[in-house]
Amino acid sequence: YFSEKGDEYKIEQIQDLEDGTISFYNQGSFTDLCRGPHLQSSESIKAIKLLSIAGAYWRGDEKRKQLTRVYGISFPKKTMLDEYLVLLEEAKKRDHRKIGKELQLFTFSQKVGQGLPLWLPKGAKLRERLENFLKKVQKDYGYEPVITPHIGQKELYVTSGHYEKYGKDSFQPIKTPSENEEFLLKPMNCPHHCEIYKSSRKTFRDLPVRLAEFGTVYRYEQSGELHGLTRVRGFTQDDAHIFCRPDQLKEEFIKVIDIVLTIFKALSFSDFTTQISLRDPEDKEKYIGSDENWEKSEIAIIEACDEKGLDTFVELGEAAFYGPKLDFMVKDALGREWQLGTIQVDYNLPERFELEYIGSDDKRHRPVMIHRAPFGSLERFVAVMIEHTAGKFPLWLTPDQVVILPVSEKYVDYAKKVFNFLNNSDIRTLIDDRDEKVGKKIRDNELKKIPYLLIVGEKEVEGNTVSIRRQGEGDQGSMTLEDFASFIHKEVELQIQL
RNA sequence: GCCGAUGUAGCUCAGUUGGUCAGAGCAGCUGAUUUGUAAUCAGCAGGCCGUGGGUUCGAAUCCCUCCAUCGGCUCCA
Repeated sequence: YFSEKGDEYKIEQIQDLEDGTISFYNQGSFTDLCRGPHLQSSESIKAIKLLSIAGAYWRGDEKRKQLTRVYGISFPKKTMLDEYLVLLEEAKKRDHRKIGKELQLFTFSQKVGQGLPLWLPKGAKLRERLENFLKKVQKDYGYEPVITPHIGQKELYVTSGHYEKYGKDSFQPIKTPSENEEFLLKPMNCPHHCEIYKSSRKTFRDLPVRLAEFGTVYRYEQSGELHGLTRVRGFTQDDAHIFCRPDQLKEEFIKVIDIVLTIFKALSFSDFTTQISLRDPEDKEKYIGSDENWEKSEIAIIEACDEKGLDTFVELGEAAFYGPKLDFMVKDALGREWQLGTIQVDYNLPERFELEYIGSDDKRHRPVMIHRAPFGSLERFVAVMIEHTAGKFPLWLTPDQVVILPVSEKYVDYAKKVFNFLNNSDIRTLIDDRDEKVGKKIRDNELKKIPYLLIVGEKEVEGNTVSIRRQGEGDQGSMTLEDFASFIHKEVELQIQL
């Protein structure tokens, strides 16, 4: 049938079918090779809209021909289609690239290069607050901060195995002029941390060693893959490596899950999925390390997730080349999935770097390594955070917490007094003293997503109060200055309470 | 990297088949106004139409190169 039709693609599919049963489905005059089912009838297809077209490799293989895929959607009613299109428009408004520009958080420059984000002052401070928050959590969990350089000798990555796996496809080595040494921009922090581990002798009593660093790394991502802040060529991981005894592995893994969940909770991230990424059993050559170690680490992850009662799903073939991992996945405004937090068990690097500790038996043993990054990268985390909150960050994190709007020029002096008081109380405050009507100032500052707008005029001056307007929620009545300050402090405390 | 699309003032966008096509709104600046919970009025200023070539008497407009962005694919240590 398909030969007569001249449909070479269907023929190829049929040739690869193994089960021996081939079914056809009909829809009017349209006959298709399909496992089924098709629609019962086409009557529910009433409102149709073609959304986009895109290239797609035949059978997902980039070495094969690329076909044009047409994307469209249909609904049984026109009104439903219209609603959907409105929803789509709304989702686009939450795009972190748009909001990031509007709120002056970050930018890109053609001259600096693609995929290399530039953090603007407001974005940098927001990021700093996230870092400090995590540093505090990690301190409580026994992590020790370390700092490592942005480059490392090529040999470092030959030892780690990364050079063999990614060397030719990655940024090329930097060569020193006279000694002809070769350095690579670091694409990950683990090899550096392994060398820190090795810098002193460890005994079983020293473990676990938990080394943490906000490490900026550079990866040569394919140009077509770059996407706002979610996929970039230079980014900062909230990285840490835990070196522990095999008997500590599960406990340590569980503690890391706790950190991730703590952070997600503090940031009201409830909408995530957890994915266990295992090795593809059909294609073991893709991975390094012994079968025994792979099995041990895969079991450790699965057991840890069971013990924490995580609702996980397993993906075969999604593991890193050196070990299985547990990923926390979150969707962006348009429903695209991104990996945020990641926890990975690794038996390979300790072996390649010949890491050791002296056991209670006075013999040399090999530690196990856990790679973990609760945010994944600060870039991606901020991006997803923007899309989830539509730029309305929690009070403790948001760049500007309060803006004071004097009703007219006459009240600017009082506004300044309020400004000084709040700033001295560590509340990030602005004044909008432009020569505009209050309505205009309210509108502009609402659009800037500043959580609290304080309107001050004659009444407020008299009572030494401020009139409070909560972003998106309208007038909230008035309060004295002192009450307002402690009200803000309380809200912040509640939010970052662990 | 691949397929397709896009690139005009700080931002969002108009510019019909190449011929007063350098335009608007917002933002900015200046002035007037002194404002009470989502846009006061008027004036002014802003652009090598992404880059480099080409076609043409004439290019924002047509062709090619490169750069960047967007939607997918592939990839994601």
